[in-house]
Order: sequence, then C-alpha cells, then structure tokens
Amino acid sequence: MLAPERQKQILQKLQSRGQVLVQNLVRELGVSEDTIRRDLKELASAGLLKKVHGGAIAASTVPYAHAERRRLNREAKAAMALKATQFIQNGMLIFMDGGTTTLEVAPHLKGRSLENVTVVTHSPVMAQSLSEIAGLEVFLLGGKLIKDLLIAVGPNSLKEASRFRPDLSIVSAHGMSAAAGATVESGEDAAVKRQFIENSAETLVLAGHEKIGFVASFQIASLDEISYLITDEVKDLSLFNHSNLTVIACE
Amino acid sequence: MLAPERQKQILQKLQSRGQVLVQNLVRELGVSEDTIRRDLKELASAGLLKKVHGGAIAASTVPYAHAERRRLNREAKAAMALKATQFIQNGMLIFMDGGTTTLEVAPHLKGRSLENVTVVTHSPVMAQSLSEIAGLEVFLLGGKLIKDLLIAVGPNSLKEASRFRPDLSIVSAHGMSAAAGATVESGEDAAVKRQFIENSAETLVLAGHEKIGFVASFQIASLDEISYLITDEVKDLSLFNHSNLTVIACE
DNA sequence: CTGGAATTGGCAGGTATTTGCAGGAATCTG
DNA sequence: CAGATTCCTGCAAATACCTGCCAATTCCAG
Repeated sequence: MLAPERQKQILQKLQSRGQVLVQNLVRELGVSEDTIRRDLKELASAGLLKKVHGGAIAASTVPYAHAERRRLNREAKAAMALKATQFIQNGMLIFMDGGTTTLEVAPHLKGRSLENVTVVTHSPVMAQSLSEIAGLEVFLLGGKLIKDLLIAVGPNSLKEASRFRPDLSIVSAHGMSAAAGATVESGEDAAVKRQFIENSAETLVLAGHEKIGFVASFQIASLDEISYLITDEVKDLSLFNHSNLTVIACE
Repeated sequence: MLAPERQKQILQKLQSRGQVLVQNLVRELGVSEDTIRRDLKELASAGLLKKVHGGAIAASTVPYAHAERRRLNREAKAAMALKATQFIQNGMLIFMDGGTTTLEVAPHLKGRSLENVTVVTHSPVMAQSLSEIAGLEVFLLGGKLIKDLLIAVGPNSLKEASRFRPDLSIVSAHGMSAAAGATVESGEDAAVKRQFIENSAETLVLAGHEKIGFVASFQIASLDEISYLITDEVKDLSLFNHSNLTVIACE
C-alpha cells in the first residue's frame, strides 16, 4: 500500500470516529507500529490531526468548546447521521445546519457517488467538511458569526435563505416534543432554520434520546412540519403517535 | 507501443483504480521501469496525476489539497502574518481573505487584547480561526463555495461586500509586480477582493518572495491601491521604488 | 536512397526513501 | 511508585528513484 493511501485512510477513520488508536491502525492497515507512528507524526506536522498518547484525535481549527460538544456521544451522533444520509439522493437541493449531529453527515458521504447534489448551509464548519465530497456543490450563507455555535446569522442570512426551495432540510434540534415540536436555544439560529424548513418539501430532524421530551426556547418546526425524526434509542416514542411523523431509531 | 497510447492507458488505469503502482504498470504494459517513470514524470508535470513513492495517484483525488498548500513554507507565512498583525488596531473594520498566508494571522491574534474589532471574510476557514479570538467580531460572506480555495464567491458575495468600508484589507496575492500590481489565479476570488480593496482606506498585501515579479491572471489591486507589501525575503525590491508603497521584509 | 539528427526505450550505477526492528526513554495507570 | 504500555532514536535491509549513457527507431533533408 502506498503511503498517501495509508494516510488518507487514517484521516478517513479519524474523521468518522473522531479518534484513532495506534494499535487499531496497526491491525486494520496491516503495517508495523512504527510506520503508523511515522504517518501520524507526518500528518500531525501537516496540522491534519493531533497526536495523543496511544493514538490521535482530529485536529480542530474550531474552538475548544465546540470540539468538546462534538465529541460528546459521537458514536450515537454518527449512527443517526448515517441514517440521514439515506435520504440524500442525486439531484437534490438540501439544507443542513451546523449542529454537532448534522456535522457527522459529511464523513458518511465520502464513499457515495453523488451527482448534482447541492447543499446550502449557514455553518462554515459544515461547508468545509462538505468541500471534500465529490459531486456535491456547497452554498454557504453569510452573516454575523455566532462564536460558540459557529454559524452565520442575521438579516442577510434570512434574506438569502428565503430564496431557496430545498427538497430536504436536515437539522439538529436541542429539544423535541409533541407539543412544541423541534426547538433550539438560539433565536437567531432558529430564524434561519425556520426559513429553510418552511420552504422545504421535507424536513428531517436529528435528536438524540436525551432531547426527546425536552423543550428549548425557540421553535424551528411544529410537529406537522417534520417528515422524519431520527433518534438513537427507542425511548418513549408514543408521544408522536398521533402525528404523521415517521420516527426512525438507530440501535 | 507508442508513448501517447501508453500514457493514455496509464491514465485509464489510474482513473479506474484511483492509484497505480510502477511495478504493476511494468508488468501490464510490458515496458521497462524507466519508461514508466518517464511517463509518470511527464504526466505529473502536465498535472494529470500526482507521483508518490511507489506509483501515482489521480490528481483529482488528492485529498486535503488545501491543507497541503497551507503547510508549504508555513514558517515564512507565519512570519509575514505576524508583521501584518501590527496593523490591526482596536476599533477597526478589517477585510481578510482566505489565502494560506492570511490564514496564519489568526493564531497571532490570540494573545492580543482586542476590542471592538470586526473582521469580514469570504473564507469559512478564516471565520473559524477568528472565532477563537476574544474581542473580535466576525462577519462571514456567503456564496458558492470554491472547493480548492475554500472561499465563498458569487453575485451575493459581491453585493454584500460592496456595503463594507474597511479601514484595512489584508490579502494574499499569487503574483506581485510593478506593472500588474497584485494578481491572483481565480477570477471569482479576484472580484470579491477587488470589491473590498476599492472601498478600503488601506490595503496590505502578503506575498512571499517567490510571488514577487510573478503575474497571475486577475488583478486585485494596482500598485497605487496598495499601502503595504509584506514579503519574506529581501529580493530585488527596487521594482517598487517609484511607488508610494511601503515594503516590509521579514528576516 | 542515404546519412545524420532527434526521439525513444533500456541499462548501469549511485542516491534517496521507506520500512521494520531493537533498545532505551518517557508516559500513563492503579 | 511500580508495572505496563507507549514512544522515540539509531540502524540495516529492501525498495524505489534519478542521472548519465548507449542502442534502436523514426524522421527529414539532401
């Protein structure tokens, strides 16, 4: 195996798992420990990852707090994100937000052969992740950057957003309940999401089990505006029995 | 077998497999190793593939091209960026582009105690880096994402850009000459930069010594529109003697 | 048709890169 | 603080790479 190929695989594993262990890589790639170490050192000096004792973690240009949130329950988020990718089809225009769950979608698209898919987002982090996917065009919304959410908001964002008619919106919610629908903590973020959801043919909400039943401050969609809910554990989902919402739980 | 035919086959194999090994090609095409190497070298210099130790990989699938460019001459870029930070003062509105040299500015701002500084950029990467700086507000321009430059461009960007009146623009150039001024390779990128520079009180151009004397395809600023040029080595700077441009060289 | 220049492919050698191994140093964990 | 793991350094073998040279072929002018 060629060195760049090997390093590419390391980065890919890193991106989808959030971290890699030297020992795992030795087993998975079938080379000596030293070779892995050398690769990691090289990649680290290129700023593509950060070495830690025992392996490496993704190098984040993003602030600590954001990276930390992203690490939380990463496997569950990745599983939900993987389900979400099944809804992405060629030719679609899709809105994706910058939630830490939605951000896990991009790595799962790497293998897919996409054509003529456009994603519009207000998250620079999402835009950057998506830039590595072939066959996918990215449209970034501008605006004032909210530092801890890393999304662009403001009147400009809203106005730009209103021009899109997405086939699908994929959003992370902070709260999901029968009465309040999908809710988030930031009003500015909510405004942008709402704008997209209103104009979307279908809307897919990602919310881990801990979000179910919780209500945050700002509604982004009422229950009947949501087509699909992807969550990670089958909790008490009877809440949503009376809606025409399709609930998908990853095991 | 004729050379063009052979090279065509190499490219075909490369396309279908993503990578080729010198040894495989020797066997499959029945020519000597040297011939294969010569072909690869030729194809590589034509930009049709990228040579790596042991073979070659498709040019289009070179991952993390942006990260690689960013890594190149990183110390020199950081030194130039450090100089540039001296021009950043409290209360300013500043435009920064997404050039790999400009990107080194953000880390140097970490220690500074800034107040009421706003940076507007069309680079999501820059926006992320800047989000970590306290006392600094970030405004991100939206638009279609150019994947290998990681910047947002398009009519929206231009229109938004025209509303700003920055105190300072900090831009990286691909070429810098007395006759053509500062130039870059992408027309879309140039349009955004030009919009800002025209409305800026002052403009600071970052260009390593290898860029001096070189002329790229699109002008972003004529010599008299540029206030400061920061470069890394004292090359032949007499070129700029007759302008009122201040040249700053880092040792 | 012919001789010479230009191009192409193959060979030899020396150099550089990559990889794995062994050992000792550093780091983590209980 | 002690055992275990992980990490780094130097070294050697294998492989890959490059340079200069030569033979074969092609091309072209005379």
